Amino acid sequence: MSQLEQIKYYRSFQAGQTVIWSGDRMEFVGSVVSGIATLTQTMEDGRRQMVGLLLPSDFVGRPGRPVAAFDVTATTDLVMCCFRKKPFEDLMTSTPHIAQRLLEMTLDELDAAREWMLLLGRKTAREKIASLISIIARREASLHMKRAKDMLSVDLPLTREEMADYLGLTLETVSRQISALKKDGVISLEGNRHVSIPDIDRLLEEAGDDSDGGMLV
Amino acid sequence: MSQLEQIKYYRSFQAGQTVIWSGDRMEFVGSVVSGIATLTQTMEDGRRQMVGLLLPSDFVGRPGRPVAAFDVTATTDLVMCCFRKKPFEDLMTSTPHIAQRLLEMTLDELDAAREWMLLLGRKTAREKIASLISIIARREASLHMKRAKDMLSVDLPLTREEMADYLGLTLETVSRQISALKKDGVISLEGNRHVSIPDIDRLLEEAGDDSDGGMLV
DNA sequence: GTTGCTCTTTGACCCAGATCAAGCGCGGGG
DNA sequence: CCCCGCGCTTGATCTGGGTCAAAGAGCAAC
Repeated sequence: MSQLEQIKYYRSFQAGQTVIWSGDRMEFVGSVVSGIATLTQTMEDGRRQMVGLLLPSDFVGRPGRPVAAFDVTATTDLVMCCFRKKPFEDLMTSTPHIAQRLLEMTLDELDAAREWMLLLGRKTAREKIASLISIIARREASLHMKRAKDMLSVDLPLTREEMADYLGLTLETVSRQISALKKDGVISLEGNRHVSIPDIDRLLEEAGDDSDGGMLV
Repeated sequence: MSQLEQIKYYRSFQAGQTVIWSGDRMEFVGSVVSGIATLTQTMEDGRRQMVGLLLPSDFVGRPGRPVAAFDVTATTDLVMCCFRKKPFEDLMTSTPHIAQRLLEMTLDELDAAREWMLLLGRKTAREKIASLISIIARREASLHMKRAKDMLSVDLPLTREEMADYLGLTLETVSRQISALKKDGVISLEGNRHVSIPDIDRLLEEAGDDSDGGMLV
C-alpha cells in the first residue's frame, strides 16, 4: 500500500454539500474517512431515491468509468481520502491484489443493493423502518460494540426525509411508523434521533428478515 | 483464456428448474450460454422479489463466497457454461486480467441494481412497465439489431407473474398496465408475449427515464 | 426573550395499487 | 371432439401509504 500512500490526499466537505453530481467527470476515487455521505438518484420531477449510504471505510468511485452515475452528498461534515483516478488505475493494473480486494467489496455492495431491492419492492412501511434501524444498529455494533448492558442503542444519522428517500416512502409515513414502533415498545426514543432497542430479536422480526443474514448497507 | 477452456463444462436445465437455492453451497461459477434465468429472494410468507435477470453472457456466482445468497431459477430451458469454483479462483489469483474483467462486470451490475432501486422505490406502475419493456428492448436491440423498418419489437421472456416479481407489483396490476399502454397506443401486442413499439421515444418518456442512460439489466 | 429557521409530528382525506373473484383463450391429452 | 389447466384479463372493492394542512419542538441569531 506504500505506493498508494504517495498519491493520496484528503478532502473535506460540510454537511449538505454535494461531493459529486451525477454526470460530472469524476477525476478521483476514494473512501470515506469520517462522516456520512449518500448516493442518490433524482428524476426530472424531483422524485428522489437514495441508492447507497456511505459510512467510514466505504469506497467511492468507479475505476474505468469517466462520469459519475449518481449524486454523492455529504449529510454530515465529511472527510474523504482521495486518489487521483489515473494513478490509481495504473496502480490497480500493476497490483492485482487491489483489483481483487475491490472486487470483493463491490460484490458485497451488490448483495446489499439486492437485499435493498427486496425491501423496496415487497416490504411494508413498518418493515422498512424496522429494517433500516436494525441495519444501522448492526453496523454500529460491528464498529464499536457499544451496548449498555444488553440494551442496544443507535443514533440515526439521517433526517426523516433522508430515511424516506432511502426507503421509498414519504417523510410523513416514516414519522408515523417510527411513532407506531415506539408506541408498541419495539424501540424507544430520546430526542428524535437517538433510538434504543430493548429487544433486537423483536426488531428483526418486525423487519421481516429471514433470520440474521449478513446484510450490509 | 485457454486455461479456462480446460476446466469448463456445461450444464442444462429445463424451464422452471431451480439452478441453485439460496443458502446452498455453491460449488461452481459460470455464465449463461442460452436461455434465461432469474435471481430471486423470497420472504418466509412467500413475498418474492426478483433481483436480477440473467440473459446469455451474464455471469453467475461469487468467487470467494461459499454459499449462494439468492435463488437462481431457469425460466426457459437453459444452458450454462460452468467452472468448478476452486480452480476458477486459483486461476483468478494467477491471472489479474480475469479479476479486472470481473470487477468491471460487477460494477455494471451494481449500477443496474441501483437504477432498479429507483424504479422499485419511486416509479408508478405504468412507469415500471414502460421501463421494463424499454430495457428488454434495448438489450434485444444491442444483441441482434432486429427491427422491421423502424418498428422495434420484442418478445417478453417472462410471464406476467415474473414481471410482477421483478417490478414489485402484483400480476393483475402488470396485466392492467400493459392493457392501458396498449389502449393508449404506446405499444401493441400480438399474442400476449410479443410487443411492438411504434415510437421508442414515447415509451422512454412513459418510463420516466431522464434521457437515455445506459441502464442494463 | 423573541423571531425565524428547520425538522418533526399528527390529523383528515384521497387514490394507486392490492385483493378477491369471475371469466376468457388456447394448447395438449384423452 | 371436448375437457382440463394454466396464463391472462377484467371487474368490484378495499386499504396502506400518499397528499395536504396545521401545529409543536429545538435551536441559533439577535
